[in-house]
Amino acid sequence: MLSKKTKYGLKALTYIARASKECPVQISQISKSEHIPHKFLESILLTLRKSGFLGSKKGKLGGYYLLKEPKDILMTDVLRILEGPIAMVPCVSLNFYEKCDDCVDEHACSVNKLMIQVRDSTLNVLRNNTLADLSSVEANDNIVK
Amino acid sequence: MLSKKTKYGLKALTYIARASKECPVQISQISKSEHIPHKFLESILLTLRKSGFLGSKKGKLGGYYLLKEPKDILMTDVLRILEGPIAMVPCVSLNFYEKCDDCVDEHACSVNKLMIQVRDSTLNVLRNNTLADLSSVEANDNIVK
DNA sequence: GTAATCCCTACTAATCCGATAGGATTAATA
DNA sequence: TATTAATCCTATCGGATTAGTAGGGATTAC
Repeated sequence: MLSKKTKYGLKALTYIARASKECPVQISQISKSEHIPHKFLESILLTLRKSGFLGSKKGKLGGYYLLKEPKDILMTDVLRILEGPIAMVPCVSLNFYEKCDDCVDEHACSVNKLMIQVRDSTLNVLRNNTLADLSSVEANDNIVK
Repeated sequence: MLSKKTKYGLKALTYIARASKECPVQISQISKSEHIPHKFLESILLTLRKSGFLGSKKGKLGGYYLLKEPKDILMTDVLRILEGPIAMVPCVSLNFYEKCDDCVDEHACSVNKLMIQVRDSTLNVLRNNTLADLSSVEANDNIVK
């Protein structure tokens, strides 16, 4: 399950990407428009800033803005920051690897075998989606039947 | 993240599939071999039985056995019972659909758009894996480099 | 009858998640 | 300079979920 944190974070990034580049976007603006609790969103944008996706401007007329072009913001990177590992089990995670305590031989494990496939197919999708893809409006039409 | 319940459940099913078909497999046998807490495994096998994957025999020399051929046990079905929805957000779930409370228009939602793709690629993997694939020993070799 | 096994319900400790509180800091502007 | 509006930061909290345990009941081979 995707956490609300990640979901809100993605929505916020999309919102910022769509907004004019002239002035920074405020938390309260996103919060109202996307129906995200203000304080919660605040903490999410803080992590996104600390991990280098967003820049911020303090004080009156302050807000957040993208530090990179939307097309250069990969979903793999965003998801790893907000949600953590993409793999469903630590023993197949590329960035957050951990050995199972119950497994003797990882390569003989049936769960491992299956979850490697799931991981790879998920990675394939996430690597081929950037913030630009998320924030483009028309691209959704070929999915809706 | 895959829950331990699901992980243990998959391992147990694999174990049973690999075991001889003559006599039922006991909880304690699986528990020892796979390093799964006995009582926890008991509750997992109970759900697998109640959902029609396993049959059981009570009393001495009792245990669990598969009700179908391994090749007819799809990972999609097992995962949905043990883990719940395969989709990462309820609003793109086929079997556990729920509307988001924060989304006004689902089809305009960037998260929705992305998660449909993730769901489909995951489903594609899970639909193409049966218990027979998990329990075959040699098939892993082409993955390990 | 006894031992081994599954069946069932309830409980618990720990962790995580979603959200909030409250103030500190910074900057525009009147 | 005072005011206002924004981000920054740390701490906290209740509820839900997870992982696992307890304890006894029912069933069956021997």
